[in-house]
Amino acid sequence: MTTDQPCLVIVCGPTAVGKTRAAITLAKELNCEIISADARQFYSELKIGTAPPSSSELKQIRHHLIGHLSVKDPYNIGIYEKDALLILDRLFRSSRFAVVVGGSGLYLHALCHGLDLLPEHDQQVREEINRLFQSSGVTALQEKLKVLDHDYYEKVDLSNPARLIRAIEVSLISGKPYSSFRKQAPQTRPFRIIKTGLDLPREELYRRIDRRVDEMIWNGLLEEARSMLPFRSFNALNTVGYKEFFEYFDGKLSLEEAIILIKQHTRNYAKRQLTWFRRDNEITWFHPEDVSGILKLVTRHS
RNA sequence: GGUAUCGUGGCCGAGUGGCUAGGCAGAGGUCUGCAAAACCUCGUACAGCGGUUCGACUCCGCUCGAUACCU
Repeated sequence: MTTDQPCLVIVCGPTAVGKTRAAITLAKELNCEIISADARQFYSELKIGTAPPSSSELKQIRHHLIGHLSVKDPYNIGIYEKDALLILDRLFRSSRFAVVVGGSGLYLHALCHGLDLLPEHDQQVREEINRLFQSSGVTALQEKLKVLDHDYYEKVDLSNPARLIRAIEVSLISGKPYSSFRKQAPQTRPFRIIKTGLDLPREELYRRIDRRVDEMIWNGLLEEARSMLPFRSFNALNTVGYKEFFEYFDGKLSLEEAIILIKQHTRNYAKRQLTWFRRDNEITWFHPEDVSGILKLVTRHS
């Protein structure tokens, strides 16, 4: 199968599986650059706890959308979609290939298939709904949604405040039910997409996670977290490896407990990532060392 | 050796003579602008052996184990 369209190679998988290394090897072979799809590596202050590529790795291959934000910056998936597409457009002018690597499933989805167009986020509306939730709980959200968007009310997970708040927010801002925006029609992109996923036996993955957390501690994660203390209320810091240390600083956890929890929460996260990726049957799975396998797949399809 | 207390699912932990606490871990799942987020589902375990009882995880005895104190 040949085509004159450029080709985007996705490398996804759970945290700590070895995506960064595989992506760099792959990009070298394809002689192309890398875009990150990792919603926490965007933040320049989070250098240790989010395991971004090292400075020597960054020198080997040009990376995009890593450390391009401050934890104080507002950002969301809609902006990410635009940012990434813009960069891709530029990259494809000089290369037939680009690699996107990351573990944020929703972000990869946005990049590959697009999100429905939704009204602009409005901080005031959001805060108003948050206040309602705080004062009157989920039931209040449920009732509000029932009125604003009965269709969505019927199928949404009613015990998940995050979903309810989002739906109410969109409905309120636009004056139309949230579900009326949800076309869920995949966009066509001006490039071909090859999705690959990396995985390891669960035990081995969990061992790698434990080991990597220990390395982060050696490398000064505790101090990095301490320096983020003034920003703990920002969403970017609602992140494994930081929130546990915040509790340690608060005296709610011992250092040992915090470290154990960071490991546990990272494992929980990896499992959720796998749940997300598993249902995407466009993904071809590889061992993290098997970059040549990925290359074969790419040459066969491009 | 003696005395006392205790022994609940991988871990923590409540409890009652009959009505399967709960939390964590683990597994599976949901997912459209906070996503390393948020949320859902899943475990009949009471140390062992006897006895009392219509019925014991809960009462009694013994055995084993743990802990504390005494000698």
